[in-house]
Amino acid sequence: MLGHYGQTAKSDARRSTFAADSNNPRPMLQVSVLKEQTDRVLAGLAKKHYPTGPADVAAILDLDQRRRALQTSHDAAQAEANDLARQIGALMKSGDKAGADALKVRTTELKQHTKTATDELTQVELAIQQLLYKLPNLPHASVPEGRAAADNELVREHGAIPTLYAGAQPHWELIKKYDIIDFELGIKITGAGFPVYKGQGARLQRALVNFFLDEAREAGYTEVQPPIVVNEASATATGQLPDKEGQMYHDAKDDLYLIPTAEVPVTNLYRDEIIPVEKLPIRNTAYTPCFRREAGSWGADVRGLNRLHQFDKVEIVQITQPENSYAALDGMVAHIENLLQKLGLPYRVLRLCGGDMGFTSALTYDLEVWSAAQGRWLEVSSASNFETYQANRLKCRYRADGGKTQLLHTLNGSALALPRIVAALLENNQTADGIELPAVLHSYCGFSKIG
RNA sequence: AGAGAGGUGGCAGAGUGGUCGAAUGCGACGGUUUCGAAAACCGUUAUACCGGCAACGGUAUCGGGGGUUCGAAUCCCCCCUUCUCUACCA
Repeated sequence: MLGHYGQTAKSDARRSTFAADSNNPRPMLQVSVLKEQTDRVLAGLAKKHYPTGPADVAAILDLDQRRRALQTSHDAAQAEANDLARQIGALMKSGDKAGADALKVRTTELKQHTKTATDELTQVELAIQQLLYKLPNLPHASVPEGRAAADNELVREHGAIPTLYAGAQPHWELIKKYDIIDFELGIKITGAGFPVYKGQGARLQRALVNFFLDEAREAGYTEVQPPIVVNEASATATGQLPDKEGQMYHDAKDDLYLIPTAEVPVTNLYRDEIIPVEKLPIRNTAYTPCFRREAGSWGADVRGLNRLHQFDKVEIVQITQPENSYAALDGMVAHIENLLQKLGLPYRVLRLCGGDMGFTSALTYDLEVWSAAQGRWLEVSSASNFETYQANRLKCRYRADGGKTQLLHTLNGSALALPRIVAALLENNQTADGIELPAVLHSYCGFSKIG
C-alpha cells in the first residue's frame, strides 16, 4: 500500500476502508513537544517519511516565539487599558469629566495597539496550526522502518488455511447463489456500493452485530449508541475536517456529515472534557453503520463486499492515562483475536511500518483474515494508539497527581467490521451443499447453515 | 414549524454599564475540635495563554460569534441550545 503521509485522498481511501481507524484523526502534535524534544520529533517524522520535517519544525518554533512576544505585548497594553478604564470610572463618579477625557486619549492609543496585536496574533496562531496539522504523529519505538506494506512486521499468524472443494467460489458468486446479498437491488434504490441484505444474509448481519457487542461488553466495554450524523465541530475534532470532506457524505441543508466510523461520534463524547481519574480508563463500544464515499478507489480489490459505501461495524474505543495506553492496545488486539478465533477464521497480525501506518497513529496493528476463494488476506481490523495526538485536538484531559491537567491517550479499533468478515465466512466455510457457520453464531442466527 | 421565556462557576442561584472571575447557599477538599465521627468554626475550591526558578503577577473566558463604549455578565445584531404553549409526527 501507499499512504506514506496520509495526505492524499487516494492513499487514505486505500488504507482505510474497513479499518476504522486509519481514516481518522488529523489532530496534531503539541508545540511544547516540538520545543522540548526536537530531536525525537525529527527522528519520528523521518521514520514516517515526512519530507519537510526539519523546515516545518523550525518554522513552527519560530512562529511560536513570535506568538509569545505578541501575547506579552498585547497583555501589557490591555492591562494598562484596564487600569485606565478603572481610573476613568472613578473620575466620572467624582464628576471630574475633564480628567476622564484626558485619560481617554491614552486609552485610544492602547486600543489601536491591542487591536493590531490581536490581529497579528490570530494570523500567527493560524499559521502555526496549519503547519501543525501537516505533521503526522510520531511513531512508537517498536514501529519498524519501512515505506510500504511489504515492510510491515508479521507479529503472528493463527489458524490453518482451509482447502476448499473443487467447486468453491468467491463470495460475490455465493451471495447470488444463496440469494442473501443483492447488489442490483441496492443500485436501484441507492447506487453502487449499497447492498441489500436479504433473508439469511440479513439475519447473519444482525447475528454478527449482536455477537460482537456481547463479546465487547463481556470484555468490559460499555455500549453506546451515538448519532450517525455529526456536525462540523465533531468532524473537525477527530480530523476528518478540514480536507477530507470528500470522503464523507454531507447534508448541505443542515451542514451535517454521515459518519465514516463510530469513532467520530464516540470519541467526540469526550471532547472538551476533563475526565475524573476514577472514570479511567474509558472503554466504549458502539455498533453503527459507516458511510464512505471512497472517492478515488478503484481496481479489483473493490469487488463484492471488499469495499462499500455503507457497511456495518462494531467499534471499540479506549481513553487511558498515558502510562497505560500500550497495555490497553495489547488488550484490544487480544480482544479482536479472540473474536476471530471464535469465528474460526485464519488470521495474521501485522505491526505496520512507519510508511504504511496511519497519519495520526503512534502504533497500529492490522488484523487480516484469509479469504480462501480470493486467495488473499483481507484487512478486517486495525487497532491504533494515538497517544496524545488526537487528545490534543479534542482537548481531552484528566487531572494528574500534581493537580495539573494532562492530555489523555486515545485508542480505537474495529471489533469488527462486517463485510469482509462475511466474505471470509462465506468463502472459507462453503461446501457442496451450503455454507456451514461457526458454532458460536448458531444461536445468534437461529440457523447453522446457509443454503 | 409558529409564539413566548431562558442559557451565569461542580450544582442551585444573585447580579441590567464601572475595582465582577462574578454575592449567597449546597457539594467537594484541607484544617481546628474529637477516642473516632457528626455538628460547629476557619480556609481552599474553573480553564487556557503570557511573564517568572519560584512565590507570584498579567490577559482572556458569565451558551458561541460579531458590534457599541474609556469600560460589557449587563446594551445591540447573528447563530446554537433549553423550557412552555400551539402545529406536526415514530
